Amino acid sequence: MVELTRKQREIERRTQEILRVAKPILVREGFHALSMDRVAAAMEYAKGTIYNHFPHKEEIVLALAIESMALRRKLFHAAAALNAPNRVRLMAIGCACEYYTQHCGDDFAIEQWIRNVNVWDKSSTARQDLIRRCEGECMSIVSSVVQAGVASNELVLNEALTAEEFVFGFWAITFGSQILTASSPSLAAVGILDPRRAIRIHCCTLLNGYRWQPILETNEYLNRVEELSTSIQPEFERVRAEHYTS
Amino acid sequence: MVELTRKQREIERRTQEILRVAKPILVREGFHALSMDRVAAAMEYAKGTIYNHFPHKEEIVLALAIESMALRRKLFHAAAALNAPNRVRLMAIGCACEYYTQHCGDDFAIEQWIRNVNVWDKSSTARQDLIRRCEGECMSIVSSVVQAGVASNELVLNEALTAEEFVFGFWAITFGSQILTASSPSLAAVGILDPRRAIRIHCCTLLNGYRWQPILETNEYLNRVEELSTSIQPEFERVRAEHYTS
DNA sequence: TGCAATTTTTGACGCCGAGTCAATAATTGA
DNA sequence: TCAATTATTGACTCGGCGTCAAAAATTGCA
Repeated sequence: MVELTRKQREIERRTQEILRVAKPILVREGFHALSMDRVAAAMEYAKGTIYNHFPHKEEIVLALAIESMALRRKLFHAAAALNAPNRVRLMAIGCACEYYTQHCGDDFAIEQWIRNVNVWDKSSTARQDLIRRCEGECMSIVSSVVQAGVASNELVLNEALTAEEFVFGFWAITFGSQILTASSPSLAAVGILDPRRAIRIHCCTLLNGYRWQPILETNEYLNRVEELSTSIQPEFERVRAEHYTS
Repeated sequence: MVELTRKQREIERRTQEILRVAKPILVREGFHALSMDRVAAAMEYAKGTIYNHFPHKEEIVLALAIESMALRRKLFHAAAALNAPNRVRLMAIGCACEYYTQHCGDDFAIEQWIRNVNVWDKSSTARQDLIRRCEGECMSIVSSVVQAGVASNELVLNEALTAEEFVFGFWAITFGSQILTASSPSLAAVGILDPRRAIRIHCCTLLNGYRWQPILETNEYLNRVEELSTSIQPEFERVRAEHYTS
């Protein structure tokens, strides 16, 4: 298993090459523009050869999404590793989300494609499982921060909510705002000029609502997040650079 | 303008017929399954005739979305019309969202298609404007409830947030959770068995966090929402039935 | 090295759907 | 009644998906 023949390594290299070629097409021109013919032409191989690597383009999309989600997981991991109070670590994960959508926009866009039923249903269970695993790992990074908060009595989670359900709220509000920001036809027209700031305020209020210590007043929180975001960014850059050179 | 010739009425009727035929195909089999040939065959017309009504299938999707969003707007309107404290009216709008996703699932699914860049960019500005308008109207229904809350001193919105930005938080968390519930591969696996309940709790905590009076304790809130949801459902049913018979 | 067996690559092919458009049919109105 | 206008038709081109038999390359064995 560890030892691969020269041929196998070559095939593996070419699989990566296919993904490298497919990614910008998918991201910049959409799913319909990503055709096997086009990938084949760009790589100067026959179409049949591409089909030897992936049974259809949906599988390429899943393969790309797996890479993208791995990057997200690494960013979450880096954020959670911060040596800081648990509430600040959760804020850092929020910063990771913001960083991911803003600076890894291609990956964020790719992640959304797997929510398309046609793409999902057509894909192999092997890759579906990898996706589920990766999503589960992201969740467990965040929920372990919440559990640490509970363990240290900064946060009291009564019987109403598990740590995962607690995380789900932040997941929903962050994810929802990012999708709406990216795709809502009328956000600006309707007076929401700085959605990121609005969501930061909502997250702060929600954390305060759960009385996660230390309670922070809105402006104080905004300043702290801004500082945190700036200070942790180099680490995110490092993680991202390392991810892309592997 | 008001007087239509027999011919014009006939054409209008057929446009509706196309939408009626296209809707279940789009919802149940996806965008790729919705082909002009198939719609034409189902209606026993030639393909060219369908193209006289819609320049491409993306435009059909937008036309469907406009109808779906009109239904949403009517539900929001009905919820906001409730004779109750403002915070309860906001909860009723939340119930309308839940009702819409659960009982008008086809319409909810259709709304999501317009977030696809390819669909959106290909469509006519006329229909894009209608969509934007409808989204704006939904927003203004909700934000006027918030403004009523502010006006009656139940809610204090400091300079940090406009009513629209306040609404955006609830929009994001509701929308985000509904999309995640519908499309996340691992929600159940990760321990989120009742996402709706979790989001209700989060919304309650967020409202409490903003100190919108009357403050409600979680279980009290859950009971109230449940009652409210049950009591307002007949009204929603009425609105929905009336929408579908026009 | 030579050669047969195996694996990989190739691209032509069949099929399907988008969108066009010239020919045909239906309608209008004078 | 009939010429002008408008609507309908479906054959056609184009391009993408996925297949598969033939060709090429590689492997392993004598």
